[in-house]
Amino acid sequence: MAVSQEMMKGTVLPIILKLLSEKAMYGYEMIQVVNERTDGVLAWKEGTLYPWLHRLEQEGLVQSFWEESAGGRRRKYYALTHRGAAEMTRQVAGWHSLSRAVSVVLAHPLPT
Amino acid sequence: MAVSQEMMKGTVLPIILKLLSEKAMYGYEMIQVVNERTDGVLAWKEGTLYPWLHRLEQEGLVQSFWEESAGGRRRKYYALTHRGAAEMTRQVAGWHSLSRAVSVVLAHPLPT
DNA sequence: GCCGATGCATAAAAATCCGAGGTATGGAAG
DNA sequence: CTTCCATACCTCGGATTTTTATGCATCGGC
Repeated sequence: MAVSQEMMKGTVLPIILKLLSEKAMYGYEMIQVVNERTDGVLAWKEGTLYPWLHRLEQEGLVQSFWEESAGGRRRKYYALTHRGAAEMTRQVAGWHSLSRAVSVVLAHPLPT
Repeated sequence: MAVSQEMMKGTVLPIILKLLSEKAMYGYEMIQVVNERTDGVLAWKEGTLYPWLHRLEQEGLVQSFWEESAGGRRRKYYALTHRGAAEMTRQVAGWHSLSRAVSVVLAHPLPT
């Protein structure tokens, strides 16, 4: 199995890791960024993202810390750990592999 | 939501429809074809494919018919219906949309 | 003072996948 | 002729995921 089931099921994991590799972010922010960058094609729900973040933290791929925003709201930032960075590389490579594979199948010419 | 949840979760549906748009195929054959075309990146299990085919037939997107192979084995062929062909177009477009969106996010340059 | 946006979180319900198992035939190997 | 592998179909149950819905709290604008 070149591509894990995780990879198959969603694009969530590689994207979370990629975003956090750019800079530390908080959950709400990630949802907005994804929405903006993909013009709404990917519209994450909170109920999807937060459980992922908690799991990733438990697995040691990300670390969290609280911070106070200018307005006074509490924000829980997440940052990649060393292991998380390594996993990010694997996941992104996995996505490209899957993407290529699917594209090949879908682009296959019709007979005659 | 530009992309259905179905689309997010897997690449199975667009691929099934695309394959059947090329020609009528039977389940076992589809598994082999996908495996070959993707060099094993996508390795479908029977437990995944057959339930999908049954569901698609129930929904009227595909039609099945039995045929005897030269060797004498029974094969259940599946073919796209008119509605299935329309859905195929939508699904393939959806995949491209998702693929592009994810690629944009994953390719985003790091800050300075 | 109230409402919408921000911001975190979880619980219940629905959906999905995979592993494992079951049936049956034909052909090759022994 | 018997055994085993590849072909070919199918389904069940557990494990995992996602969504829907909801709850709580704060801030800023009207």
